[in-house]
Amino acid sequence: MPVRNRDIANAFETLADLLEIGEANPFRLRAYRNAASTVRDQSRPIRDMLAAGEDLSELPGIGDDLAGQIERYVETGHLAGLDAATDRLPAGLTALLDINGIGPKRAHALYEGLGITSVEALAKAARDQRIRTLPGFGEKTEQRILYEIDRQARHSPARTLLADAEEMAEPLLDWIRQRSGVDQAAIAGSYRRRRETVGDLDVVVTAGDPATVSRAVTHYDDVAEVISSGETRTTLRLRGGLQVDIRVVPDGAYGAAMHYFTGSRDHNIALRRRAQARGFKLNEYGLFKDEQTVAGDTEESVYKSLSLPWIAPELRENRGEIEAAENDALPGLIERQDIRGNLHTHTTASDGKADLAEMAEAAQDRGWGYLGISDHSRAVRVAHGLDSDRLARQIDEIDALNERFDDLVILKSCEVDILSDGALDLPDAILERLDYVIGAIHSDLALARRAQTERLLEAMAHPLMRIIAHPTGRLIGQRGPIALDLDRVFEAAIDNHIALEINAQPKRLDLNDQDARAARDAGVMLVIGTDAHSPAQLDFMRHGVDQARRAWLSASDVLNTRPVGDLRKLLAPGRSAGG
DNA sequence: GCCGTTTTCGGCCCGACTGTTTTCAGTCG
Repeated sequence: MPVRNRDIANAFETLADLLEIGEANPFRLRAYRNAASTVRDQSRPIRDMLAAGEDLSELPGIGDDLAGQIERYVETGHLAGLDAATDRLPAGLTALLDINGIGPKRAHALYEGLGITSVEALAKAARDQRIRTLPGFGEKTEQRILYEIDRQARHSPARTLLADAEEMAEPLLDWIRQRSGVDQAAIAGSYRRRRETVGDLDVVVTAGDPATVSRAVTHYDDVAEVISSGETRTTLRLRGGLQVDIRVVPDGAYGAAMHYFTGSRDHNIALRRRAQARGFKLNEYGLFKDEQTVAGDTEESVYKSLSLPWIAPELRENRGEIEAAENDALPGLIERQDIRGNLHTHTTASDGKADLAEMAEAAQDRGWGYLGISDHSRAVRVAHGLDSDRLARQIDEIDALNERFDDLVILKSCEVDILSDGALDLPDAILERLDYVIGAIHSDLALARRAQTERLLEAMAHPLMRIIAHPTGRLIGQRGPIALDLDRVFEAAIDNHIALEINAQPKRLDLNDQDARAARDAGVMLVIGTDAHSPAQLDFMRHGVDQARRAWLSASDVLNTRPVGDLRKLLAPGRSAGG
């Protein structure tokens, strides 16, 4: 098994954890963690970069030493430092760090004092009341450990889909805004950065009397548990299991607090360093110079004082946005109102919940100029996929329906299955009657990388192919991506004038942010498709736009921001390469 | 172990809450 980027990142993170338990130089392990984060963030496999002769020490946070370590790891499958560390401390100790309330110091004490090397041994020691015998540990800590182990066993620590988190977050936010004494309230964190999943909710509140408001929020009726509650910070767990951190700051600190709690952590660290280099101190209360407040009431004021333009939350991942801001090279990000239509939807003809007319009216209600109907083809039997005859009838129905609309064009398409050998599931004779063809893989997801890539490239070579839907097939938290050589897929997309989809279903968001960004950088056109199976799902478009923004895309990078006339030209069959 | 708008050496982000303490360490975000 070739070494993947996440193998490298995981190895460095485990090494950092072990060194921290072993009380090594904290700055050295931070360097390992930074390197892990850099490796994890690379859109291309490190092994390919090495094969191409690239110098890893040019990556941020990776110097000559770590570059050498990574190279040897890719060659041998062993990280020498990790082997040495596990000789001194059992690797299982790192599992203790996953328990809330246990950090490196306590893990070390539990190991040294009681020989504990696993969560099971920890639970037994707690039940036997041995933990309270250790210095620095008391009865409450012992009980908390048992509670956290039990909670961890019952609830998977999985992150919550952004769309699911919204259903809990928005009512909570409305409720907080109605509390007396509350001035402003907003949700920050990965929710505001529009990550596809969130670990918890970070709510920023401003109030003249923070302490009163901070205590008041514990009375929200969806609260399952008050984890902590102080003068300015309250941590809750909602009944759905989602953790919520509520920070209450004085009015003038709103911008600084929003910036601080929006993160990401890496973006904040980079910005605080920038502040420090200019003689400032940056925290959640503001930007300070010698105790004097320089900025903080708005985010813009914070960035401006650091000689930067405001950076959109979706970009704040320390993936080059600060350098881009410095060089006045931030992208003009796509907005929801740039979207002029939707090219991937289903009707009752296959597995949708509404018929053609209902979907068309819903599209018109949303102000779109065009709607592409793309039901499944026959291979997807569970979805009642269309054969040639049924698709031919739908084409006639769409022609008739188009007479009824002045401001909306209904486009004829089909989400055609890409069979195992790369052939399409319907004959050319019927596909030629469509406005455009969408290809998608729904079967044989486990093919090896080379075979899967060849299969997709074969389908992309079909002259009628225009869009590849949900290219990697992943389902967030459920199923990983199919194995593909994306660089070759990008090349084929450019050569054959094919757009790659950002599927806007909250569970898919496929391509993901980093792959979509790499696609655009390679010159590929993207398209945001809702894959809607009902009128309500047309509103998933906003999730697709959010993901596109995280991918640094502008409106011009996205096919369905074009007016219908331009779109038809781009989708026209028989477009030749370079045309 | 990395890195440079003060530095090739000497720094490395910063504050809140809890529990076990008698003044603060550990953890978390």
